Amino acid sequence: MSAEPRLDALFQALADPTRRSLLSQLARGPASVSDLAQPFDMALPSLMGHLRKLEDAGLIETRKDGRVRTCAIVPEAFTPVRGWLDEQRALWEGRLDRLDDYVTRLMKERQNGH
Amino acid sequence: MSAEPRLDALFQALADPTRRSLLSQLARGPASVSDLAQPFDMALPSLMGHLRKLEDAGLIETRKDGRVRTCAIVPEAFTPVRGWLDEQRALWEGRLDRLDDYVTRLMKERQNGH
DNA sequence: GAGATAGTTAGCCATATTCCTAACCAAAGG
DNA sequence: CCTTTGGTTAGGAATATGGCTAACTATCTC
Repeated sequence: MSAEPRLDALFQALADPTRRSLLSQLARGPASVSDLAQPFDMALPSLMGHLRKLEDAGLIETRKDGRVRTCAIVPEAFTPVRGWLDEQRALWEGRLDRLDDYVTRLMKERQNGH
Repeated sequence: MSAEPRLDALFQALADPTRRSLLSQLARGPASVSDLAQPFDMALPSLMGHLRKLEDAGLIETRKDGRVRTCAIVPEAFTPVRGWLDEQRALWEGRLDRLDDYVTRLMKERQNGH
């Protein structure tokens, strides 16, 4: 199964400042929808929409207790994002390593050529 | 200056599979627009649009030589993305550390209470 | 200079996204 | 049982996004 759809959802969830703020709040600990809404000048259904998008991406999970819905971050859900970034870093660093190897060999050949 | 607009642009640039594929190609080394376009079944202006978005976000830079535009990745441009992820990890790990401290103190108090 | 190649610009279309208000539902408190 | 509180659903508006085609421009090759 390709990771692409998951990465789509993850990066798309992170592509909005409101959702990143929500995640930062939840990184400090679980919170109710009302608690999360307080710092924002936004209608509740709009904020609920953002939470829904984070949940659909798997970055948070929510639980209803009575009339209160509590949200919590899912730390391991960030792993594919970090993984993709690490892959890119490995790719360009590998390119630098190959260049370094090449230059090192070239220098030795020049020394041996004398 | 807030990092938010930069993070918006960065995450939005990464939120599309075509653009992530382009970045993976460029992580292997610079490439011309034509080279980059080959793996995609997409009209050239559409692909150019994606490259423009990556450039606007600062993730790539491009240079025109004659009729060929060459693109190259900008590795350091990913730093704010990693930084934000590290911040979130520090937040929830800090919460775990505080919990751990709390539990450790609670255990000691119980021992001393006897 | 004509033809080919690489890329650019403009305009359009369909879909997605973000936000709103209004109305409603479920659960708690008095 | 009524009121309050916390959240949910529905529908709409404005904007953004991702793709297309057509036409064009700039550069290279012969």
